[in-house]
Amino acid sequence: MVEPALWLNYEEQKTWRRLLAVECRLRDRLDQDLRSAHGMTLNDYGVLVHLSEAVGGYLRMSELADRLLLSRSGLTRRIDGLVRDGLVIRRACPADGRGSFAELTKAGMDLLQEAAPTHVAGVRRYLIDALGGLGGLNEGLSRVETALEP
Amino acid sequence: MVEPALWLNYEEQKTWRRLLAVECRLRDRLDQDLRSAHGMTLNDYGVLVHLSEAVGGYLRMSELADRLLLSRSGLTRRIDGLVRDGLVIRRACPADGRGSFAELTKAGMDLLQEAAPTHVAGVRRYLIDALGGLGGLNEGLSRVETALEP
DNA sequence: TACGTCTGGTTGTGCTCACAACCAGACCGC
DNA sequence: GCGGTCTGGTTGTGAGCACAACCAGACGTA
Repeated sequence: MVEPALWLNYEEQKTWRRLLAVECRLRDRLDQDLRSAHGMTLNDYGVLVHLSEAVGGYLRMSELADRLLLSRSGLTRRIDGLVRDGLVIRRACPADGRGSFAELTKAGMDLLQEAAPTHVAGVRRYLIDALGGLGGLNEGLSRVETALEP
Repeated sequence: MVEPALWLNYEEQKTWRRLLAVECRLRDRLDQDLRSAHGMTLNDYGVLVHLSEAVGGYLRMSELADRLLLSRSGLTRRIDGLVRDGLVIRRACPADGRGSFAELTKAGMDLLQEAAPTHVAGVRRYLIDALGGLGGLNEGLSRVETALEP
C-alpha cells in the first residue's frame, strides 16, 4: 500500500472510468444517430454548426480550427471532404491573400437544417433531460476548466 | 425560428460545447502529463492498469478489449506496441488454443508503479479536487448511462 | 470420427488526426 | 522599395483506430 492521497480509492476509480466510458458512449451514440439518419458525421455536423452561426455563413480556416479544437491540417482535410460533398466551399479572403474562408453552401445549410433536430433530440434525451437540467454540469465544468488552466 | 423543444437555447448550447471541450482538454492534459513524465500514452497506461488489476496480471485479449472499449484489431496493435517496449508479453491460453493472454511483465509493472502517481495526481487535481468530490458526478453519470441504454 | 458452424485473434485496408516541412503572402525595419 | 521574419494554409508522413476478411481452433450433431 502507498499513501492514500497518491492513489484513487475504489469509488474514485469506478467513477473516473465511468466518466471516460460515458463520454465515449455519448459521443458514439450521437455520431451513430447522425450517420444513420443523415449520412453525416458528428464532426462534420460540428463544422456546419459553427459556419451557420457565423455572420455570412463563413469563417477563416484558422478561426474555425480553433473553435473546433482541431489542428489546421486536420481542418484542411475535413473541409476537403465537405467540399467534395458540396456542403462547403472555399473562398479566397480578399483582405489577406494568404487566408481562405470556409463557407456554407445552400446544400450545407439544408442538410444542417435537416440534421439538427436529430442531434438536438439526442443531446436532450441523453444529457439534458437525463440530468434534469444543466445547472450542476455547468458548475462542475467551470471548476474543471479552472483546474485545467496552465 | 423553430419550436424551442427541438433546439437548444443559448445556455444549453454553451454548456454542451463546454462539455465536449472539457472532455477533450482533460484527456489531452492527462495524456501529456504521462508522455512528458514517463514517455507513455494515456491509452497504454490504461492497458497496464487493467492488467495490473487482474489476478495473475494477465487477461484474455477479448476481455481486455471489452474493458478498454476498444476493437479487437485495435487492441492487437496496441499490445504489439507494448510487447515491443517489453511492458507486456503474449502468452498462449492453455485452456483454449485460439485464445491468448496479454500479461504484464516486470518492466511493465515497474513503469506502472512509476507512472501511476502522475496520473492519479492529475485526476485528483483536474477533476476530483476541482469538483470537491465525486458524488454529484456519480449521480449524473448514472442518469446519462440510463438514458444511453438501447 | 467427420462436418458444419461458431469464436478468438490477427491481418488488409482505409479514414482521421497531429506534427513537421513547406510555400505564398503579409508585415517590419531601414 | 527591399531583405528578413512572421503567419495562414496545404502537403508529406506516420500513428491509432474501425471494419471486413481471414485463419486456426473449439464445439455441436450425427
